[in-house]
Amino acid sequence: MTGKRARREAEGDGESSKKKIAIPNSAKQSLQAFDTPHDEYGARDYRNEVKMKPDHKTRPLFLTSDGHIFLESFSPIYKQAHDFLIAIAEPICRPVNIHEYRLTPYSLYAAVSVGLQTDDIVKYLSQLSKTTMPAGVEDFVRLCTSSYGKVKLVLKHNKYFLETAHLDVLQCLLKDPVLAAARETDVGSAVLEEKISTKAHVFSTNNTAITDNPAQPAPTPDAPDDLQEFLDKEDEEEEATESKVMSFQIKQKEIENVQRRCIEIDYPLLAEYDFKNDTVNPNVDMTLKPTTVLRPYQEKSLRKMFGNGRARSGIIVLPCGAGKTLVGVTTACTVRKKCLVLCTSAVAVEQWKSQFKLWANIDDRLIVRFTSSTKDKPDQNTAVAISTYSMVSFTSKRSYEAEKSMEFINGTEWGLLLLDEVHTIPAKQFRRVLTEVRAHCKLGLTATLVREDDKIADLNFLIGPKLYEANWMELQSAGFIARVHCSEVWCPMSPEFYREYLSIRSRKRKLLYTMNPNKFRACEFLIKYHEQRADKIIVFSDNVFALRHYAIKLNKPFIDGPTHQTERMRILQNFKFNPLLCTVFISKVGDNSFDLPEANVLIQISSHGGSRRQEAQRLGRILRAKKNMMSEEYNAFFYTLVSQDTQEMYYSNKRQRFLVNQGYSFKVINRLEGMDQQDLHYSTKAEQAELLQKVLAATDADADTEEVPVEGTARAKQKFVRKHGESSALSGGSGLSYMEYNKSKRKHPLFTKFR
DNA sequence: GTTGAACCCT
DNA sequence: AGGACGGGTTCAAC
Repeated sequence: MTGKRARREAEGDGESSKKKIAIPNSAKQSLQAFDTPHDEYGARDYRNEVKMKPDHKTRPLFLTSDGHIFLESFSPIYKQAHDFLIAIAEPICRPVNIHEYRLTPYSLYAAVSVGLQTDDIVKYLSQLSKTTMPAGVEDFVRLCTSSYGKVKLVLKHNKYFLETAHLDVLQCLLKDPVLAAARETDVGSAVLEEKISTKAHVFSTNNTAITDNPAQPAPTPDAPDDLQEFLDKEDEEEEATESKVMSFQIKQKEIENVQRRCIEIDYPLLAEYDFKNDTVNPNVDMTLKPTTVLRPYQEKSLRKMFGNGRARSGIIVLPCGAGKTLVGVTTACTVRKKCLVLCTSAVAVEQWKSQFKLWANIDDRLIVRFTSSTKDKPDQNTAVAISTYSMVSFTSKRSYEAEKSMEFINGTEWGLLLLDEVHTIPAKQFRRVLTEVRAHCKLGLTATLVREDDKIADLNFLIGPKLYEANWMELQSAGFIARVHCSEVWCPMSPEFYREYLSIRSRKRKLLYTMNPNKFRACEFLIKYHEQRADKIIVFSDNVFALRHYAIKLNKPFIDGPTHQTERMRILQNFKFNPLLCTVFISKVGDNSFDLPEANVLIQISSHGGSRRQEAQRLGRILRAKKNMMSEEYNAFFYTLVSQDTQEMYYSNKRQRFLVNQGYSFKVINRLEGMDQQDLHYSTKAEQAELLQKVLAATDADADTEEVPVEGTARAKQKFVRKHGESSALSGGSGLSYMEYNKSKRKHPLFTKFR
């Protein structure tokens, strides 16, 4: 069932990306030409398309003529087959037994970028397949890959050039109207020719960080000969060649258009940085500490990036808590050129700095930070600059200091641009940083390569192909991330709340299903249950009204947007070290803005619509390695509380799709055992009625916005009224306003220790 | 277009 | 000097 859901999803994604990019027409035909009849249920019958090989049992793949690939995860050569597939195809759904992948122009682009050759892809696919090659697949691979890798984007003396060794390709590029328009026509920008020699590199670093250890298990004895060839293959070195390259300069402003256009005309740009031979930009003094050890999957992802001795631009996808930052730091220490790190928040900036100091030998003074509050002074020796997307893409008037910082960032020729949470780059303002900042190569890091809009495919030309994507379930069974039990707790709406829910239109409904007293009780019960087990619990609520109400009623601290930095730190420190404080409530701020201390239980009471990214990000909060990692037992718990028969059910389903595709399963809990025996809030009709009134009062205040005469914009009016409505509603009920709660907290026994 | 919330500036 | 506050702007969901 989950598979079907996942499939629908994947096909949807595929379609939207098809619209965005031009698939080679001929390739499109080759996949569609084979129009197999479907049965009456719409299922497709592949039986007549291909023949099973006699020794199919030893081969792990099914290929279909529409580019889908199914991999048996119990195959003895699963591991090698998986490594191969992850390089050439897009993982779509990876539940327990059969994993589904799909060949797309992008995935093949990525395959070529990491050094795979067309013939090898075809050969290995055919060897691994249980059946003869379906028609179309080979053509598709050939058509998609033949032209790839022929054009490079290079940065020379802080200017961008398109470079190719093929005269026909050059002519094709120059003839293209978009590229012609993007060409720099100033003096000295004629087509340049020069001789270069491409030397083979066996990749190695000056310390232990990344070494090529294929570590292939012993071949399976009964594997057919041709399969043996696949198993024996080593990462092949590129042969030394000497060739003539031609290049022409393009305008900085047009860089995004150029990259997009090149993908459209099937010459995706290869952005590789030959940092070892770059003598123009001096090396900077930073190396990994000898004590820094990478996990196997981190090494694997780095080998994709540095496989041919150069740094390739692209994206590495690792689950939260799996050590993305270390991958970034290692990259910087391998390239050893000036490095710019961009992240989403000021807190992340601090984290990156401390991680650089943790993993690498680097002088403190070589790292500078640019945020609204901290602006370190850069100088000639600056090796690493860390800033936020909003800082760099800020459009309004900048402060003097910020102006200076930006001059530095835009004027520097960066060796490496590290993009944390790279899925945010397609946003209109954020992507602008790519046309302003000049870097030899770009590495994007993220845990969740999804967006609810259709802009995720843009990353292919904005940054580069996806170089590596980890399998969450594999990391889980290897003990690198926690084993999470995911459940969806269905809370029936109380009749009174449901009546209002049905009668009220629009967004007021959201508050009703979030404030559903049965949901509150479920939440309270779960908190009590896990506190008894001495678990650490984080409760997420996007709705700030609900957040505050739940937290105050249950006498727990909460953090939301207006909570000030010092206050946040104090609460989090308490949560981390004070055994008496086991539960915190956190709003959307927790999604990006800080590294939450270790927790192993997560309860969601309201969330941001159907955001798959948010769901995954939140799950990530409890993935960080903890005790009992190697045990088969669950050591982390993820609950989503859903009010039954409301919109929430739909959203919840939608949100889970990303995680389901990663192999997670969600257990539906209809009834929490032992909840009736507990002494919980809102057990009486009277209390529930009071709560309902409070909710209605709050929404009324929202609804009455227009009637309140306030100077300024409509926006300002709403803001004012909303605050007023909330605080009065809160103080009316619990006797505590937000401010009063803060004050009283000083006397609270939980808060005495770490003040 | 709308909404809630976060970040940068003063 | 540094934090508090409001204004302006942006983002990500619908």
